[in-house]
Amino acid sequence: MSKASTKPPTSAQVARQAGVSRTTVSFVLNGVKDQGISDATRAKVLLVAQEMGYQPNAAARSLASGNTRTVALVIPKASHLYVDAFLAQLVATLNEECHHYGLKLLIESTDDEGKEPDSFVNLVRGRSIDGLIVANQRISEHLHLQKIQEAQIPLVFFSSKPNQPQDLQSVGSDTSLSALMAVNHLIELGHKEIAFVSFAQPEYDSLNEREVGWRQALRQANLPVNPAWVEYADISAQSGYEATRRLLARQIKFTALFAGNDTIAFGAIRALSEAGLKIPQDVALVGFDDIPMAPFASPPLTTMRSDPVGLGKVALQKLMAQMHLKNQIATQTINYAFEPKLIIRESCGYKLKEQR
Amino acid sequence: MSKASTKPPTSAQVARQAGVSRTTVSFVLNGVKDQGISDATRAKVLLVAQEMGYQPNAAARSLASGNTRTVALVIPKASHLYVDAFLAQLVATLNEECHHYGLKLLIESTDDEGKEPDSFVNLVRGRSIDGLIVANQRISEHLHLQKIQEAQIPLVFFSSKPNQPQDLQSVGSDTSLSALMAVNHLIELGHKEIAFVSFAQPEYDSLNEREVGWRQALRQANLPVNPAWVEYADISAQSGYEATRRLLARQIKFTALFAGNDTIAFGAIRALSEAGLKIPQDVALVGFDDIPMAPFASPPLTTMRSDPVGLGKVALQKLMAQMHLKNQIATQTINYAFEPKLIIRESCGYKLKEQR
DNA sequence: TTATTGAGGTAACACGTGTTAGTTTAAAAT
DNA sequence: ATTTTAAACTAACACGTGTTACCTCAATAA
Repeated sequence: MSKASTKPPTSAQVARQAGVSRTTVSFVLNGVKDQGISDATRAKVLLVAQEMGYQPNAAARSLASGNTRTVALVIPKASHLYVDAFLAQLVATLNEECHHYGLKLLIESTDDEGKEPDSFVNLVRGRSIDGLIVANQRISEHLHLQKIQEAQIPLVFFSSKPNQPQDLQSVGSDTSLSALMAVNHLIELGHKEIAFVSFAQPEYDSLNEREVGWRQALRQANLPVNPAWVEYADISAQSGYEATRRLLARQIKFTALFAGNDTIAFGAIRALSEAGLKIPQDVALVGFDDIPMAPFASPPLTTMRSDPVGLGKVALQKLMAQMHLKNQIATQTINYAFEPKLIIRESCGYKLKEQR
Repeated sequence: MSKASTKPPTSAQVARQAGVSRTTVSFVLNGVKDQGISDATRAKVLLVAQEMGYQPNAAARSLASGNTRTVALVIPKASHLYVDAFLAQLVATLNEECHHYGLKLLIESTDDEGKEPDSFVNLVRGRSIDGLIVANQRISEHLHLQKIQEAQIPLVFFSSKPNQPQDLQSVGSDTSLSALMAVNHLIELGHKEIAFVSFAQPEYDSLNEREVGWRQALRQANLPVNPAWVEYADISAQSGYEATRRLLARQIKFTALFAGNDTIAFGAIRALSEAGLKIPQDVALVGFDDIPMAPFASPPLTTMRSDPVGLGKVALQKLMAQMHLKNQIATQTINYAFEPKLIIRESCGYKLKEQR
């Protein structure tokens, strides 16, 4: 109570207080076995540590042990966090999961103002992190990934192609298949002119797969693929609105619209409404991701469910397997089999049709 | 090229390569002045460090210097990140700002499954962080905050009351005033029965202020305050939907609704629509926060703009002032004067009235 | 009595950087 | 010729923990 700045206790102080050596404290706290520590001593040390509010100095521990118990998630842009609900869900899940395993999570963005795109490489170099998860990579960043892989740094990246469970390098479900299913649903409802608004510029990797799926669906149904039916937005609802307006400005007929994700769909809804078009009567709409807000669109959005929670969990499991952590849990059961699933609400017009 | 796992270079290796001492390397890289280092040597060291891809070991640096260049943001629950766009914007802003100043950001939640509510205190004890920013605190957590303040740890928390610029402990604008302005707008449009759906249970601190503002506005206009006009939701749009349904189930007349935030408003819109009520003709609606999605509600949402970006930046500035960092920038100009502003769109009915 | 075992202690080094104290060398100023 | 100064150097400690090697002491087993 005398000093103003009370420095936290060290393991040496805990040792003295408990009447044991610092070595013993270290063994007890790290659960090292086969060192012949009696239950009484173990209990005593734990008790004293608790009483003193001892918390090992993270830096010292990291320096001595060589690992940081910290993981980074690399995303393209921090601001995507509040326009892309899928990403927000992923971040929240990873944050929760990391905490659950005693890991810390850093979020690194590659495209923020004044940042070099390889800034996350410095985290690796500076031994700030033990591994990283890369989401929504752009094609231009593949080089960096390759460098990291070559440096033997634990790495998991999101892929838009289906992965084998034993593949520790990537996670993902079959995006193009999902997109195909979404568009097929529209085709089954009788639509023949189906437009597509992508959620990002073509430089992003995983979007191509959605466009591919859209194209495949039309091809398989022997429907024409009109290049004028495609527009590119830029993540936000606002950009989805603008992209849809560009689409409408072309005066090309389409009776259905496949939105690259749900956020874009919200923008599209407004653009269509302003143009006096009714959803789904004049234009049927299907989104992608099933974000929490999707049921609250007007009309409620039919959308392909994606699984940020499941993907995030598996990504971390795979990363931990590469990190061969000590307190690792059940890495042998890494398996991800997400069934793409269409959530039918009202924007596609299916329920309208059913009622008749 | 021989070894598989190439360890990153140390400052000693850089020193050897540059033909100088390790001390000199340290001085150059940390920009220590008055040590008499010639420009030539300085340039040489920087060049060699760059060539070797040298990045100081974060743990060693932290251990030696005593600071971590890491900051934590404490939020109630990780999952709020994808239902509360205000929070998402705050996180994104802080993340970006932290990177800009060479800081790392950890996100700590207090209410996730199986977590002790004081887990963030351990970060402080373990010297994992240099300071923390607390958002959306609950009343029950004030004790922890007090402990931290007493321990002289740099701390900034979000307050719902207006703050003086020189107050380094908290940031915030006048929430109750903002709420009052929002409700006043409805009163000016002629509404006398105005319901309120809060965005969270009363245990949260900053929400009371919104309720207070709502009540004040009604009082000032000599309008009755019916307790049956209040419902409590739980952050998500879904909970806003359910709360609004509970409100409607009471069969008590109200012609306008003030939603505790925009996400809740999305839920309310659906509940009202399902009840056959038109917005704004039957029920006028005003939200809070002006999230990016607000313009894409149906109808577009009239809402009080809040300022997560500004708040986040100021919070970090105040925190950095407390941390007295070396490469600190312009701490003397910390000043936050955010004008509460009503963004009038269509859900309040103002534009409808104007047209007539 | 003598080996063995369990339970612990002591001492020491390693991890990589910040930082201080004292020293050296060459060039410049007096 | 001597002093001063700039620009380095070396040596050393500190930071707190993980980890290993070796020693001690009592109790037990052979």
